[in-house]
Amino acid sequence: MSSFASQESESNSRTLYCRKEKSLGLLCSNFLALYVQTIGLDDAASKLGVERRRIYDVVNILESIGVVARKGKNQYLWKGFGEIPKALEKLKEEALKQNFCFSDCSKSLRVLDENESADSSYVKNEGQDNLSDSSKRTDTKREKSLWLITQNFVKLFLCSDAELITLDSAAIALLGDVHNSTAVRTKVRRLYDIANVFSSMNLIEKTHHPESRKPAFRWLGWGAKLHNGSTTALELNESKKRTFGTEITNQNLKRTKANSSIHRKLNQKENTGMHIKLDSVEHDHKMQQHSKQCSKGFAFGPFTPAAISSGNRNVRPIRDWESLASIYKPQYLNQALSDLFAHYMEAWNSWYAEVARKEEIH
DNA sequence: ATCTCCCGCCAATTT
DNA sequence: AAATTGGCGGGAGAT
Repeated sequence: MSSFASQESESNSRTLYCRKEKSLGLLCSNFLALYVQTIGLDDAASKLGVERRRIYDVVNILESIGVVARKGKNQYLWKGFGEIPKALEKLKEEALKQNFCFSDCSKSLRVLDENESADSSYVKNEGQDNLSDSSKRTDTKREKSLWLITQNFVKLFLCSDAELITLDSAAIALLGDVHNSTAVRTKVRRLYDIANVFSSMNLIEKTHHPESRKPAFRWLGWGAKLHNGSTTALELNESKKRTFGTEITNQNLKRTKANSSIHRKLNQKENTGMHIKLDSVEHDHKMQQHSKQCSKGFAFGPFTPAAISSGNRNVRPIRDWESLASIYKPQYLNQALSDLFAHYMEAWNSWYAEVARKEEIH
């Protein structure tokens, strides 16, 4: 990438470069590209106040969608949401190449199996398949489960005709064996994990089956534009529980039954130094009510930016977070929300806008 | 009771 | 051996 030939041979080599390449701006860009996007696992863990283990979960899922990439021990690279479309395309191709089918999932959890040749081939890797030389040390990853499950989960949506998928059906589909309750249960746990991060990115949305009361997910995809292609809204969804961005620094707040959500919030407020209005608790309340109203679709809740408050029915929440973060300064309806938004933004920023700092000696 | 899914033990992999 | 990674499933909160 960088050739410092000129350094060695003093200044007699200036015929090689043009002024433009010396631009500080360019230097800066490269510098940033080189370091700014580095995500340190420990750093992220401490900043977010979670166990390191959890970071692995998030990162693995994001990696399967191309949003981040493993850079090396303890560090990942932030590739950006822009990678998603490409990743999805690739996944779709793969899915089609394999006959990745999936037929609905109403009540009759059919997995479309009919002993076709390649069906459960990707579920379990087959150790000694080293035909000739195939893949040497490339990425014959050790059955990256979460990573694999995530991709397969996406493939289900991409190749399914059914627009609503149940985690149970997905689990069964991704599993070869349908009658292993424990296996399915574990798989479902993982799918819940994945579904949660996907939901936070609005890649999918949770709903319910028409009659089946059963919870199911709908694929939203990436890149939905609003009227006349202007990207706007960024809804800070998640009404009630587990609101993304609200629990930053939830250090040592183990799951205990003696913790009401209120206490949790107060607690957080204390050991984060960030201000979460006390009345945000009340907002949660309102949000819940509001959510109830919004029949099935997405519940914007009071977070709906003024810009689209009068939006029409099928306006999909947009998520161009990156640009929104720096360009769009939503004008929320009240102070409290603005504060929360700020908090949210900071939380998000700490995720990738972390400049290379104290780093492992090498 | 059923649905969610957090937590962290500890095995597999890397360093 | 020590440090990283990350399966896995118990069981605590939500509904």
